[in-house]
Amino acid sequence: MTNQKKNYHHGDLISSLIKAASDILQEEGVEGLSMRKLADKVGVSRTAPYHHFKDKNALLCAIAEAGFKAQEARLASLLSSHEEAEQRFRLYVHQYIEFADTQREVYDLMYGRLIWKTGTPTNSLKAASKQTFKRWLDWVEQLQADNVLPNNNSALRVGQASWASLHGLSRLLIDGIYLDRNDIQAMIEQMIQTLIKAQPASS
Amino acid sequence: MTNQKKNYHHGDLISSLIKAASDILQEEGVEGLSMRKLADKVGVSRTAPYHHFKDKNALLCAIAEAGFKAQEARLASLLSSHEEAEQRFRLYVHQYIEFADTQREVYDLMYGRLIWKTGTPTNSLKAASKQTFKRWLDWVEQLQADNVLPNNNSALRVGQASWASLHGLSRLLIDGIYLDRNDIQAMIEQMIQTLIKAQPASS
DNA sequence: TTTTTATTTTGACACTGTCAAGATTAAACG
DNA sequence: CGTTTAATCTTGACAGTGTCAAAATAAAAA
Repeated sequence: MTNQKKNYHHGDLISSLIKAASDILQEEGVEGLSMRKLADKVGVSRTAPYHHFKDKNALLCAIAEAGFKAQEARLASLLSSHEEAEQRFRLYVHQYIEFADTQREVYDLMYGRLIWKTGTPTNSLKAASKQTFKRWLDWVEQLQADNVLPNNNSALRVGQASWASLHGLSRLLIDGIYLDRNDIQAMIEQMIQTLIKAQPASS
Repeated sequence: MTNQKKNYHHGDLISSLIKAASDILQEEGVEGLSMRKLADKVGVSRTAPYHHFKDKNALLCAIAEAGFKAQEARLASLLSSHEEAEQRFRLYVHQYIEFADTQREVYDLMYGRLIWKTGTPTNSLKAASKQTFKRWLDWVEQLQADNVLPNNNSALRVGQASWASLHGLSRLLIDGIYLDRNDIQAMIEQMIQTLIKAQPASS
């Protein structure tokens, strides 16, 4: 019950809810995001949100979906830059981890257990995630052609495996297992080395 | 309130709790594990467990700790086998994913947000995880010497990055993002290819 | 102006973690 | 053996959660 006009009809609750939820998410994490607290913050009664979102799961799915859109947009923006192929990939890796790091709670929703296992991903969310992944695969194909990523397997497999690696690093960050900033940067570099095809000469 | 003798003193609640909790965990996931349900299952009142575990977090930490011990034992067992270095590493990767897959809920506790970020890892848990990681690093050093893992960086960096990759794959499995069994096996193979130093000839 | 529809609210229920105070039993001591 | 002490367990209570059903309110359509 903050500073909201007290019209019985709120206007556009639906987007106000997503915005407020995103705020709480960033500040307190999913644990701090309850439907009641959210409703209160928007200045509406406990159950009002349920007329716009089937349940909490649906709300979270909507936020996650927006995350996929954002991630995809970031990739598109990078792909339209005039960088060399390998350099572009390096930038992407850093960008991916940075996204996961700064938007940790959103990232957690996007790829986390809460929605995908405990909850039920919306059809709309599934579609968004699928598309984002497809965009990634398309690029992987290019990267293979440009000899940046290995050709020893299909774009699908290479894309899956390398994405899994990025995901693993992201999770360590998000879940608070690795907190040392310097370590993370160095880990990213090492991972890039492993992922790209041309390894520097050794022994 | 199942089939338990109704002694006022339970005998060894502490281990009964861990066992029962592990069972619930495997069958219903963390979401299905409540302190009250647990107490009921063991045949004891709601708050009895609180005299043996400070809170739910402490209970979960104990389970996670046992998981690290198990994981470490598995590694030790593998290291005492008479396999060639590279083959041993391949086996380990498969074993790692299999562990995560069959003990998903325990794995999730071991490396998941619930304890490490939302909750507070016990000192004892921190020690166990640290030791398990150290054992891994020691082996990585060997693997580098045996030319299985790359020498382009310290054992710590190589160990961190490759472990992060395994972790990423595990999470995709656990969180239910990738459900296709066949894909997973192929992804593992691809990841191994990427991780080990000697890549098969290509192009 | 009346009817229909879209929104929002209040009440209620079952469930959660956990604290404080009391009850019960086993172990230690004389 | 009896009594004190310590360990263990229970009941009561509180604040918080997601969400359903029914009633209230306001806007849009007729």
